[in-house]
Amino acid sequence: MEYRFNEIEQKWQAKWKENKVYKVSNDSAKPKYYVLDMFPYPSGAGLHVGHPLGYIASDIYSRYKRLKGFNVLHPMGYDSFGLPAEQYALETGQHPAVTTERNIATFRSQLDKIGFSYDWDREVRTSDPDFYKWTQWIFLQIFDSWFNRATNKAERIASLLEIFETEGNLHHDCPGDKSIQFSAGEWKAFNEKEQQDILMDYRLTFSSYGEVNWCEALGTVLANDEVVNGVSERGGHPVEKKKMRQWYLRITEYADRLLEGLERIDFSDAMKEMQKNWIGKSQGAEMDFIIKDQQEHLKVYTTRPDTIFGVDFMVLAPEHELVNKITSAGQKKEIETYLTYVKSRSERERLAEVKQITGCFTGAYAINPFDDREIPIWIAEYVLAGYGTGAIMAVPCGDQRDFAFAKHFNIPITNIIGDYYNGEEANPTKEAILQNSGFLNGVSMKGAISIAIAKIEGLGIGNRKVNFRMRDAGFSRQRYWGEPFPIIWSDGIAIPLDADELPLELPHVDKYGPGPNGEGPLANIEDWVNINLTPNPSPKERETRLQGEAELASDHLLENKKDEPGYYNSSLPEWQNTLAFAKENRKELTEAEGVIWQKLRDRQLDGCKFRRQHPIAGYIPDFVCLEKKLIIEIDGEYHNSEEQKSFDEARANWLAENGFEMIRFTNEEVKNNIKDVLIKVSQKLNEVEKTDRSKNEKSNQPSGSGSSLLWRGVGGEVKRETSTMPGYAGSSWYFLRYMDPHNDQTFCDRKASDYWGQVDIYIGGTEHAVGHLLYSRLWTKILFDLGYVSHDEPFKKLVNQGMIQGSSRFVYRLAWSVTGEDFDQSLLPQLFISKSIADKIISEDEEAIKETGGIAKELLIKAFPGREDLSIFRISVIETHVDVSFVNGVELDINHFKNWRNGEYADAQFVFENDGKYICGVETEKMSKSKYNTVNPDVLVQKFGADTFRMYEMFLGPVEQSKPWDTKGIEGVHRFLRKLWRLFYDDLKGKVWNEDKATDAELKVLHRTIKKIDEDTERFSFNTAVSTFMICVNDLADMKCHKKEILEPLLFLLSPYAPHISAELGSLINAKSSPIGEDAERSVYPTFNPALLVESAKEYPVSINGKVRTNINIALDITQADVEQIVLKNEVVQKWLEGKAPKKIIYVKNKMVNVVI
RNA sequence: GCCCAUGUGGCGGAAUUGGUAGACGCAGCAGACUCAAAAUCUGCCGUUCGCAAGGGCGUGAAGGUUCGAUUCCUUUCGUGGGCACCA
Repeated sequence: MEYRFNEIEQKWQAKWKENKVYKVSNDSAKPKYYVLDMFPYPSGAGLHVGHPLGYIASDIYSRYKRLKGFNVLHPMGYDSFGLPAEQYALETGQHPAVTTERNIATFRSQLDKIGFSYDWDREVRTSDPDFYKWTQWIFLQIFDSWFNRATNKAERIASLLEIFETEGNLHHDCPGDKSIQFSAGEWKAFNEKEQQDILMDYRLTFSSYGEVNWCEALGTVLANDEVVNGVSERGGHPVEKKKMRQWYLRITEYADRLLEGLERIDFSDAMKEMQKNWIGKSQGAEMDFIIKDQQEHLKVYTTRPDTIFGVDFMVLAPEHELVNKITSAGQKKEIETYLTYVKSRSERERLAEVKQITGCFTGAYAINPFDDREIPIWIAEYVLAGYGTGAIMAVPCGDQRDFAFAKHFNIPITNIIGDYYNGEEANPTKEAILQNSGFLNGVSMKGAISIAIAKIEGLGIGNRKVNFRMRDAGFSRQRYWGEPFPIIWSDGIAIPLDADELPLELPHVDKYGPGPNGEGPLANIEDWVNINLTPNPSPKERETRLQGEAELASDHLLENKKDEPGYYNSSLPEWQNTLAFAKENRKELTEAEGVIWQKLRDRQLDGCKFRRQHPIAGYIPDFVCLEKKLIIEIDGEYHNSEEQKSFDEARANWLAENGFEMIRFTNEEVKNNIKDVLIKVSQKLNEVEKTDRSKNEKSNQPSGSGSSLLWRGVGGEVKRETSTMPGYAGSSWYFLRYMDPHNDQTFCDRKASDYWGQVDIYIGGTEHAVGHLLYSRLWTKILFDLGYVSHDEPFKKLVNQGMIQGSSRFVYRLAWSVTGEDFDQSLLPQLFISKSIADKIISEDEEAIKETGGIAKELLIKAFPGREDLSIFRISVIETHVDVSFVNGVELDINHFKNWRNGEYADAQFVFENDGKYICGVETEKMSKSKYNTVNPDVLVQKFGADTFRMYEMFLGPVEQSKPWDTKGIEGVHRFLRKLWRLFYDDLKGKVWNEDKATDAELKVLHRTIKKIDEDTERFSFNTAVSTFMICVNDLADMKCHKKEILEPLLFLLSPYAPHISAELGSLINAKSSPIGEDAERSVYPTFNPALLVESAKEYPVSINGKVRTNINIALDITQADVEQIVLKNEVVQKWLEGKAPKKIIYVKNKMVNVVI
C-alpha cells in the first residue's frame, strides 16, 4: 500500500468541510486563543509560494493550540476594496465587483488545496455592504468623538457641547486651530454653521482644506505612508502638493498613547522602531524672540535650548506668515525672487536636491533675550512649514545643516563647545561643557537643557514643548472602489447619516473616470449625489425635532392603541422593548423566512433594499423595503386562528394609513414556490412606484424609518460626500468582525469581543508597519475609549513572516551585428549560449569569442545561402529571464523552452556545455511575474501533496527570515513523509505496524520528540520542528520500530504540520475512531514524560584548555573530586598533560569538563 | 547621515541560558540492489597537513572579557530593511 497523497488529501479536505470540523463557537468553556493572518488583497495574479508561508505557520499554530485544548479562532477574509481593481476597471471596463469576485474565487481554490483549518463561516470581505455598513458606522462614531486631553481619551461630541455651553473652550484648546478661543456666551451666540465649523476642528474624523499628496495619474490623494520618495507607492507616479478638502483621522491626538502602547505589545524591535520613527516624538522648548524695531515676535521650536548662546541666525520656512511682515524694504525684491523660486520647485525636486543650499536674508533681526545679540533672520527651503513652529534658531557649531548654511552665506560662527568644535564641521554632541554661554558657562550640555528651559519659562518667553513628526492621516480618496462616506453636505455642514440608513451602498457606475474638480467618480452620478428635499426647517427646529423623536413615535402608538388588541406598545420604555425584541428576533429565522431572505438581501430583487425585523412604530414586520414602503409578512401556522386574523388586520390598517403596503405569504408558498412569490413581490414594488406617495412625505415618521434626513431638517441643495474611504478603513477593524461576523445589530457584540479579546498571534509582512498596524491600533483605542471593546491594543503579539524571494534563471542570447547590403538584422537566427561560455564572452575571452563567432558564421551561411557578402563584425550576449518552471536546477529543458511564448524561440539554436547541457544563470530577486520566477503552489501540491508543501515551506528556514525559494529541496521533505508512511505500510508487504509493547529506547525517542516539538512549535521555530520529525522517523526506521504505541502519539504531534497524512494513518491504525485530524475535542495529545529521558550517565566532552580532545562517560550523580580523578586517569588527558599537573579542572554538570594546563 | 536587522560548508539552515560548531535537508561523490531506470538502502562530504593515528586552521575582519565565545563588549567591513533637511 503506497502513499497516495492526492487521494488522501482530497478525501480529508472533503470530510473536514462536510463535517464543519473547523467551525468555532463563541461559547466554550475552553480557554480562547485568537490566531490571525493579515487578510490578503485578492489580486488578479493569484498566489505564489511566498503568500502561504505565513498562512501555513498560523495554521500549524492554530491546529496545535486546538489540540492543546484551546478554543481557537482562526478566520480568513479578503481586503477587497482597493486601487488595483479600479485601475483594472479603468483599463478593461470590467466592474471591480466582478473582477474582485473572480479573484477571490481563485484565491479560495488555491488556499483550499493546502488544507487550512479556517472557519470559513466567518469569512469577511471589506467590500461587502454587510461589512462596510459597520465600517461606515464606526466612522460615524469617530466623527461623533473628540479627544479630551485632560482625560487623555476620546469622548462624545455631546460632552464637548456641554463644556462649550458652560465654559466655552477655556480648558480645551482647539486641536484644529489653536487660535480659536471663545466663552460660553460667545458659543451660544454663534450660528449653526459657526458652531459646526468649530466642532469639526475637534472631531476625530474631520474634513478640512489642507495640503494633500495629489497624484494626478491615479486621480486621487494619498496618505503620507503611501508616498515614497515623492512618488506613489503603487505605480510610482509623481505626487504633488495640492490644497483640497479632505477627510482626516486626527491620529496626532493619539500620538502619545500609540507610543506608550508599544511598551505593552510583543512586536519586533524593528517594527516598534518604525512606528516610533513615524510618530517621531521629540522633546524640547518653544521660545519667543523679539524682533528688532518691530511689534512681531518670532516663535521657534528647538530640542537644544542649551545651545541658545550659539545661535548665529534664524531661519523661517518660506511659507511662514511672518515673512511678509518683517522683510525690510531693502530685501523685499530679493525675498520675492526667492519665494518665486521656491514655488517653482516641485516636492520631488526639493527632496531630490536635499544637499543644495538655498536661502535669503530678510533684513530683519531677532534679539537673543539672554545677551541681547542681534540675530539675522533668513528664510530657507530646508526649514519645513509643517513641523514645530516653521522657524528655527540655527546653531552652526552644533548642527551640520546650520553649519553648511552659515559657511555658504558667510555667516560668522560662534563656538560654544570649545575643543569639540574644529571649525571644519558641526559637532552635535551633548557631552561638551559650555563656553561663551553667559549663565550656562561651565555647565555640561545635558544639564544645561533643563536649566535653560527653566530660565525661559521663568522669563515668560517660552515653555517646554513636545513635538511629533506624525501628521493627521488623510482619510479620503477620489476613487470609486471604496466605502462611501455616510455624510451629506448641506450648506457646508457635514451631516452624518443615521445608523439605520447604513449601509450607504456604493452606487453602480459604468465609467470609472474622475469627476469634475478633482472629485472622485461618484461625483458623476448626479442622481446619487444630489438629494432634493422640500424646504427645510430652521436649525433650531431641527434640534427640537430630534429631541421629540421618540415622543412622536410613541404618540403614534397611543393614537392607535384603541384600535388593536394590545399588540402595540404605548410608552417609551416599551418602545425600547420593541427594539430589543426586534434585535432578539432577528437572530432566529424560520425556514421559510430564510428562503425568502436569501432572495431579498443585498438588493437582489429590483435593486430594492429590504430589511428584516425592522421596527416600525412599535410593530416589527418580517421584511420591509423602506424606500417603497412595502412590507412582506411570512405567516406561521398560528396566524390562522380567528383572533390572530383580526389582530393582523388591525395592524395592516394602521400601516396602510401611514402609507405602507403589505403583502403576505404563507410558509408553504415561500418554501414550495419561491419563484411566484418573488414575482408577486416584484409586481408590488413596481405598483408602489407609480402610486402617489406625496401624502406620505409629510415626514411625521418615527425614528428609524429610513428617511431621517427630513427629521434633521436639511433641505434645499444637499449633496452627498463623493470621495470614498481609503484602503485601510476596512482593515482597521476587520479582526473584530471575525468574532461576530453575522451580527446585523452591531459591528461586534460586546460579549463576543470580551470573550475573544486581543488577537493573540498576528502573522503578516513588515510592509504594514506604519500603515495598517498603526491605524488598527488607533481605531481600537478609539473604540475602547467609547466603550465598545474592552482592550485598547488589538494585537498582543506580532510575527512578521519574511519574504520568499524568487530564484531567477537566465538564458544568454547572442547579440550580433552583421554587415551586408540592406540586411535586416531582425532576421538573424536566434542563438543561445550556455552559461560558462557566455561568461567567457562577457569577460572578453578571445578564444570563446572566436569559437562562438565560428558557430554563428555557420548558422548565418545556413540561414542565408548565397549571401557571401554577409560578415559578422561584433558579438556580445544579452541576459534574459527565462521561466523557472522549465529549468531543472540550472539545466534548461530545451523542448519546453522552444514552446514557450507561443513558439517565439521555436527555431532557436544553442551552444551547449561540454556535457551537452544548456546551463542557465541564477540570481535571487523579488518574486514577480515579470521576472518569470514565480512558483505556483498548485503545481507543487499536485506533484508532492499539500502535506509535503506545508512542511517544506516551514523547513526552508525561520518564518521571520527572508529566503530564496528553491523547489529542488522539496523532494527531501517528500521522502521523509514516504519514509513515515513506510513505518506503517510497506509497498509490498502491506501493513507492518503492530501492537507490540514499546521498549525504553523507543519511548525515549518518542518523548524526546514530544518535548522538542512542543518547544519548537511554541516559539515558532517550525524549521527545527520539521527536522525533529525527520530525526525521529530516521531513528524509528533504524530501530525498525513499527509499534502503534509509539506511532500513534507521533501522528498527533505531526497533525498540525501534515494534517492529511496524520489523519489518514490515524484512522487506519485506529479504525473505529481516530480523533487525529478530525476531532480536537477528543484529542489525546501526548504529554511529555521527563522520567523517560532521565539518564544515569553522560558522554562528557573533555577539553584541554577549551579544545575538545576526547569524550568520557561519567555518571551524573558524582562529585567534582571524583570527576577530576576519572578525567586525570584518561589516556588522552594524560598525553596532553605531559606529566604536569593541571592548573584547574572545570566541571559543569551535564555540560562538559575542561582541564586547564 | 541616523535607526533596526543580519553575516556560519557548494546551497537552505542548526547550535533555545557562554559549554562537543556545522543538527536536519538539498546538491555532490562512492557503493549495494537492478538487464536497465526509478525507488530504496549503506558510506563519505568545512578546509588543510598526514599512509594512518593524529594535528593545524575555521562562524565577515581586527581586538577584548573568560577556564571556555557563533553567542557578551569595542572597533570595522559587507548585505537587507526603515527613516531622512523633523531643528
